[in-house]
Amino acid sequence: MASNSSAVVQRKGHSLDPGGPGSKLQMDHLGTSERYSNSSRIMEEEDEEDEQPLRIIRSVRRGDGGGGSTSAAGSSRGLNGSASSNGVKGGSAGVSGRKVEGDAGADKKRLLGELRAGSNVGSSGTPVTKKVKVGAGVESKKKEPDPDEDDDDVPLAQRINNAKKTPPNTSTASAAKKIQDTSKPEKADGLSNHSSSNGPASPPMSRATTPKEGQDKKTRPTTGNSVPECDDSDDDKPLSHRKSQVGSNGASKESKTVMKDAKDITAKKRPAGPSNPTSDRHLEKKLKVVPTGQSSSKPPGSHAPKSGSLQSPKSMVKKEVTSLEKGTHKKNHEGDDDDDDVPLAQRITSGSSKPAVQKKAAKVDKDSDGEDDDDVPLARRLAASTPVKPKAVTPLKKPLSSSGKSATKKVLELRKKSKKVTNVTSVTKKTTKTITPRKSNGNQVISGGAQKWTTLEHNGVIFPPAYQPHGVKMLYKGKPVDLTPEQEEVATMFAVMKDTDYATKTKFIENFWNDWKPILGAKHVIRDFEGCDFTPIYNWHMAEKEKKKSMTPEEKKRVKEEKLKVEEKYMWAVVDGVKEKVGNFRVEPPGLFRGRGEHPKMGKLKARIYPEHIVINVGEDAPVPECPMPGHKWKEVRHDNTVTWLAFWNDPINTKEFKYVFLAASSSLKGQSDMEKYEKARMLKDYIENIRSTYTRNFSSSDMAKRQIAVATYLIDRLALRAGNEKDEDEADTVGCCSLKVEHVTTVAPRSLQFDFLGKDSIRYFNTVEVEDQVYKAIKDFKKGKQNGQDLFDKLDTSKLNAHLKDIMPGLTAKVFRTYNASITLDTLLQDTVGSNVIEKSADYQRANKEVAILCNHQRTISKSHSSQMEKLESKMAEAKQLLVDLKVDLDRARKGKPPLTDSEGKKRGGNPETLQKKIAQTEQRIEKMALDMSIKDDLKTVALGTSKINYMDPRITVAWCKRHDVPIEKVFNKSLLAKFSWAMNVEPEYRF
DNA sequence: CACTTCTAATCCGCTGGAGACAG
DNA sequence: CCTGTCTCCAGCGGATTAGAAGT
Repeated sequence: MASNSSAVVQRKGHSLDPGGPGSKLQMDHLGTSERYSNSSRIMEEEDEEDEQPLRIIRSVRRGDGGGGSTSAAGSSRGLNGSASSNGVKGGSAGVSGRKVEGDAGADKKRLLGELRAGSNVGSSGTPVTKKVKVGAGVESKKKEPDPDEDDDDVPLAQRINNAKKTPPNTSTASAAKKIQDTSKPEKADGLSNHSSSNGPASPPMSRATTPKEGQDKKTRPTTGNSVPECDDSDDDKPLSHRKSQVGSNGASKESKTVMKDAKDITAKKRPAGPSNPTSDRHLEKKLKVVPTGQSSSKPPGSHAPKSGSLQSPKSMVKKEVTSLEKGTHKKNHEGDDDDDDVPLAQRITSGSSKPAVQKKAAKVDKDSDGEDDDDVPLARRLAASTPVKPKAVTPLKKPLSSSGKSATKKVLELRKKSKKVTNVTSVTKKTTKTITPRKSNGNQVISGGAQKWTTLEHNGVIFPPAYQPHGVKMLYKGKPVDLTPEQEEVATMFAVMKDTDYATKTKFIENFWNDWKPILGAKHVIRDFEGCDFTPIYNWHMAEKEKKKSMTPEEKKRVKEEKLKVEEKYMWAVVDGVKEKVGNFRVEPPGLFRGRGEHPKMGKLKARIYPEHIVINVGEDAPVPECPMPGHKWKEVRHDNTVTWLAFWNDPINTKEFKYVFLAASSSLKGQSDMEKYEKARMLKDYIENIRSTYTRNFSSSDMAKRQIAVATYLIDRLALRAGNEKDEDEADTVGCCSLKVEHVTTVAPRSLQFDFLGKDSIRYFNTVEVEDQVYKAIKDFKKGKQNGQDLFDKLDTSKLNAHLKDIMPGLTAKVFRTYNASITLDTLLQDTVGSNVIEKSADYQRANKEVAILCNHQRTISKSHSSQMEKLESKMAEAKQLLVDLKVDLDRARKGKPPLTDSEGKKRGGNPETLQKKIAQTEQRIEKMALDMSIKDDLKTVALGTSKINYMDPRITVAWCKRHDVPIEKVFNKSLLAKFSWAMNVEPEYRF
């Protein structure tokens, strides 16, 4: 039993290291209890009552089916190869810029979102790069047959910038420029109105153009208006291109302008756009303006479930807990997962549910001033503005923090009590980390501390099953070969990957052969790789797969249940008395290493891991997990409560690295660090102006190191680049800001920079951005006298950069800028929500989410079936439209008493006017929905929204937005996200990042 | 070292079309 | 014969997992 409260960890004030374990911020303002609602709930009673106070709204959708059981076959990837992946990720080429500007008339169609709108259709062609993922592993694949893929090459990054881009007005030369800042829409108004229906239907936005994707060209049977097309131009391009490129062809600009209303939208939004890091300023303005109704400063606790009422402690506890944890609560019991029927959304929404009306207020403001700023280069603006710290900005926070505390304490206490209730072991809840208040002046006290938990119990890890020889003989020079099980196992690993790109890569084959050869032994019949034919094994594998697939549902279910039964005990850990889900409790199965991109180690044998390789971390008083493999034992058992891992082993591929077993994302330990991450990013808000003015000042510093830091910081801030650590020879050749090489950045007169490099995971970052003159000049200087292959920032590395950043703000590192810019962008863009119903609002959200994804360069490959799917939709749309026309004719005739016409198949149509009218309405609705679906689909074909949602956008922004707009949270967060972000569910509707 | 971030692969429920059948 | 309803099933896409790659 232990220490209850003590569990709390304190952290010292040291600086936080970003990644570092110890770093934690304090979360002052969070509303207390709410914080950790997550995970764990011990099972005990989960009363359904939890319903908590709030729930009101209707629940939404179907029950997420959710697979409660997580398990799933974990087939080792190694074995199932399948999938042909294609490499191409990016979108098509074309350049487009997003056009800004809006015509007044625009309706709010924004549905489609600015994205589409923004995109310019007309842009003229542009560079087309082909594989997006260049170096990536994929690359070699010859182009996929699939048409879609090929084209899109334009990187995400580009698109981003466009957002800002050129002003409508400027026709001229500006066009030539690429990107940025310049533009701003003039008219704000157009936008604001929204028609009721909006969006969806309005396909009007015609996308005039033809689809860019090369292949697509397939006939699009139907109508022209399918919304989707227009954007294509943009969309096809790699994200990065989208925004920035605007100007690439001057002509296009203008034309674009004309395009759809979307522009307006864009315009509006634009200011906030990802590309403008400065958006926060707007924010500030807005904040001031704000709110009608609810005062922003509600005490944190206010939303909390009415625990206030007096009740027996126990009951109180329960309530608090439940309401907070709600979603997850029940989960603990395995079975329960599914049950959380209570939609979080309800709870959430209910709390606040006020119509969102207010939103717009701010808008105007924004448009007018905000926009202006945009034209001004960021730096300049900054410079102009006072260098002073903007603390004022965050009015909301402060109040919260103070009040929040006490509440928090309460909660904590409650929790402790609750613990007792549950008899789960002793322990206390860890929840209690202490929270230090943030000082009002912006200096925050950073709490830190090493202790992460007080008690920790778990069952260790589960190992993949031993290899089962199949006995299928591969061929060597046409003849069947006998292999020992060990040899066969490795051969099978390779055989199974036949239809992946890896199978054709020289490096992969070479590494595989080098690792397999010794297993075969010097005297083996197989002397070389060339004579090997793995087809028989491959066929066997495919047959097995087929067999598995064709099992009856009952069999599948049985298998699944059996697996679950075996794994169940490994799925949970008890941390400070609370049952928490474990993240990956399965040891990675042996296989061939699948490095991304042109990884030098791809194809190497990833050996099987045994207990002797594994170090277990468990509470001192807890039982040591039993070693599941008879006759083996753990390498070591530790009791280190300063770390959160439950186990780790050395990565067999990169022996210097480790693989860890952590708690799941929904655990409170993770939730807490997640929150701290966002709090740190929010803290940056108070320093950002100062930082910007500082680096702007140093653009022309005579000290080269200083200059490089200034420029690098600028790039990280503006473009959300990653830090760019140094990498070893045996790692993929990818870069980030600090590791950019001379050839990765090209200066484009008069003052633009073109970035083209492979970033994390070998995802291409291709973007052209207009920068301040000083930056442009500085980059030229940095390149001077250097050859390709040399570091652009030779006086800089990530540790120097981060050290510098830490001097400015405690705990600040390069990656914080990504979180900050992503969240502030989302927050700002969401202020422009104009949708009139849930569907439209969700579309608005997606649009904002998309901007963030573009900013972060989160790409995804266009699905192979994308174009055919779009065609199908289009033809359906055409059919529906024709039907509409026919129905109207019929209605007309019916009213005049004329007999109905016959349809194309000779059948009589018709009916009475009422029926017809009803059908017409239905059809119209269907068309609207289709148009919206199509546009969204097309819009998102190259953008992955998930990553930013999971890692970069403060969930409280989303939750608050849902509350303000009465959108059920389930519309934007799936079950996993709801669990992961349970700590954010109780924010007040007025929360601003 | 420890932990976060990311894309690809895989899983799995939902949607909607086809066919059978009833009214 | 026509229309509506229900079941079955394939395909689509969102949800999850895996595990690589960053910080």
